[in-house]
Amino acid sequence: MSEEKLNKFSVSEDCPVRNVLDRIGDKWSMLVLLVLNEEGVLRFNEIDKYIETISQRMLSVTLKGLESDGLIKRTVYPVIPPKVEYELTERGQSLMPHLQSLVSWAKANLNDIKASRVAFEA
Amino acid sequence: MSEEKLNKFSVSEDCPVRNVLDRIGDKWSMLVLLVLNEEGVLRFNEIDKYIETISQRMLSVTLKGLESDGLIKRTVYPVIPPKVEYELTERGQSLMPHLQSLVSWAKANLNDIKASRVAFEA
DNA sequence: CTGCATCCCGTACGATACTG
DNA sequence: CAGTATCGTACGGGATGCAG
Repeated sequence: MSEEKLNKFSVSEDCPVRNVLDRIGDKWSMLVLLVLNEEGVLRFNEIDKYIETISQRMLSVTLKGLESDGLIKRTVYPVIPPKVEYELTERGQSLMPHLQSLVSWAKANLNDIKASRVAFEA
Repeated sequence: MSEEKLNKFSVSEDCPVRNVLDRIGDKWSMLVLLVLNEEGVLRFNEIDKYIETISQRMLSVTLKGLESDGLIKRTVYPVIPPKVEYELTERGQSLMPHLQSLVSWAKANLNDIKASRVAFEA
């Protein structure tokens, strides 16, 4: 185990993996990205309907986080009643293939993983 | 927005995405997987050294979680002092390419994302 | 309609000490 | 060496109410 390798993985504050995963690894971000990727442009309430179990508060917080990372774009139309649309940015779109690949793996392995969890309890 | 599409993303208890992401999306699991993928077989204390900032407790908890999902294998040697080795299972290995692809994206976009965050504050 | 403010809770996480 | 036990804390996240 060389010093070089040690440093490669030693986790400091700036670990790139953690920096990204801390964003998309939270409870809702990835789902919002997947929905927007599928549907293109959506309003606040539309996203809310797609992700049934999310609260308004968490949707708001999640959207703000994704916007601050430049993964989604927020467009406000100055009309009454207010209308706000969300869509993926180019950066957000460039992330999607990698997420999709993870989703495929998840779907393919979900049953086996569940079985393992049950077996592990015993 | 058809009913069909709604159901496709409506998040229930069994969402495959969430089921996987809840495991590898926590604070340490992905890092442990990456280290084991790089080094092959490691003992408890070796992993601890690689991931400098993790506590013994969290490493223990994380390893148990990954083992219960069948992503890593734990081998105990009945010797004194005790010796326990950890390594990726086949399932764990099959996940790694997807994680690696995410890591590459993270490294490539880290600086831009950080810049976006700063700009967003203003 | 969009989304912020407030209150509250469970749990993820960390520090320390201890054991086979 | 490889953990477990215990205790505290911080933060994610839900419910509700209010505002522009």
